[in-house]
This record gives sequence, structure tokens and C-alpha cells, in this order.
Amino acid sequence: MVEGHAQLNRVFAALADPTRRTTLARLSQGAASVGELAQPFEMSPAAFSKHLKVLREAGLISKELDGRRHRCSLRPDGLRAACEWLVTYERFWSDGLDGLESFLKSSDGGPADA
Amino acid sequence: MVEGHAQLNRVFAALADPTRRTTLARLSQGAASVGELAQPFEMSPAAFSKHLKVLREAGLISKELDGRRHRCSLRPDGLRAACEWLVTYERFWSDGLDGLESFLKSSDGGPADA
DNA sequence: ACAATATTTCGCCATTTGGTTTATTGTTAG
DNA sequence: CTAACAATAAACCAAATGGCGAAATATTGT
Repeated sequence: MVEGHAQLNRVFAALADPTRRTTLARLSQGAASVGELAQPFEMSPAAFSKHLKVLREAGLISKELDGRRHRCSLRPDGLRAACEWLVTYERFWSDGLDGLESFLKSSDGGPADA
Repeated sequence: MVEGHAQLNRVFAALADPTRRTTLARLSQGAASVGELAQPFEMSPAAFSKHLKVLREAGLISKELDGRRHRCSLRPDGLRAACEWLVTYERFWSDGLDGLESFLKSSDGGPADA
């Protein structure tokens, strides 16, 4: 937990956009090329590329060059710091994250949508 | 969990600023007036007031008028949606939030800093 | 009533953000 | 080799953000 504010700033800012959240959700089901990720959005390739850049600079995804495709995948530890920040404070609010605990324990289906 | 993207946008955007995170951290220790909350920051009252507005519109704090003071407090459920979003996806990344689970179980000291 | 206190609102300015189009870089297929 | 493809970079624009100082709106103490 040595990270400064800057990293947390980037992560939360990256999450504050539905295009980027949806892209992360999509990536949680497996790696994909930029084109595949961009497909659901009505947006120029350049615009989408910028979103990917934001995610990359927030440490949330990584890209591996595979021929002329860029293979994107989640960076497992990217969300960790943000998650810890949220949970730390949620436990001090509300009724002690009872809701969250039960939410964690319910091993139901996968992610729905962002 | 009927909330659209808009609410999640506001919450994550609100969290993407250290002034606001620090203010939330301060509030997790108890309610406070605007002046008390603003004190740590070298910023005009007007500027700080805008930050509070962002937090209020994200549903993270509430304000109750108490004489000429405005008493601010956390809104318990404000973080819930964001927390659930993060945890939902974190569990699909990484090694299944083992780290987060142990983090939750370790009932150590309170929040440190934002 | 009056002055001081607490906080927000109003213009204003600089920076950032999210989008566009066009130009570039690399790669693969024919 | 060359044309098409995949992705980014560059230049640009409108709108949002974060800051300021000054003005407005209560409210309280004297």
C-alpha cells in the first residue's frame, strides 16, 4: 500500500466512464483484440484507442503485440488498490458491510453489465 | 441494483480526486461542518464547496442545516454500488480476490489516509 | 440593528476530457 | 511489391473540471 494518490486518481478516473467499465467487463471474460473490444461502441477507432490508453495508464489492462493485432488483457492487480480503498471505508460506514459480505459469499453467476 | 451508468459515473468520478477521498476518510470518523472538513486544504472556501457538491450529487454525503453550520455526514449506501461493481470484477480477475478476502477478515486498525 | 461567521453562487480563466478527422506506423495477404 | 488492415498519434474542437475572487444568503452574537 505504498501507492500515492496519483495511482488511485487514475484508477477511479478510468472507472468513471461506461465505455471503459464495459470494456473491462468484456475483458473479464477473456483477452481480446482492440477491434473486438471496440465493436460494441459507436465511436471512431481513434476515440476508442484513447479509452484503452486511459485503462493502460491506470494499470488496469496490458497489451501484447500479436502480429497486427494488439491482444489486450486485464492486469490482475490493477483494481486491487481501489478495491481496498473502497472496502476499507465501506466497513466504517453503513452497517459494517454486511451486505457486501453476503454479496461476496453468494457464489452466483458471472458479471452482468457495467 | 437497478442503477444505470450515470450513478456509477458520478461515484467513481467523485472518488478520482484526493481532496474528496480525504474528505470522505475524515467523515468516516464522524460528522463535521464544512469549515472543519475544509481546514486541511489550502483552497478557497468556494473551491471546497464545489468538491462537497460533487460528493453530494454522487450520493456519498448528506448535509443537514444546523444553525449557520452545515453538518455533513456520510451516506451509508453511497459506496455500495461502486463497491459491488469492483468486487464483482475483481473476483473474475486475479486469483479470485484471495487477497481481498484476507484483507476483509483482518479486523485491524481503522483507515489510514486517502 | 449591526457586524461577524458560515457557506454557497456567480463570473472568469486554465486545464483536462472525449470526441472528430487526417496522417502514420507496422503487418499481413495476394 | 503493393494494397488493405489494425491500431495509434497528431491537430483540433466543444464541453466539463478545478481553481480563483467577489458577491449573495442565511444565521448568530452583541
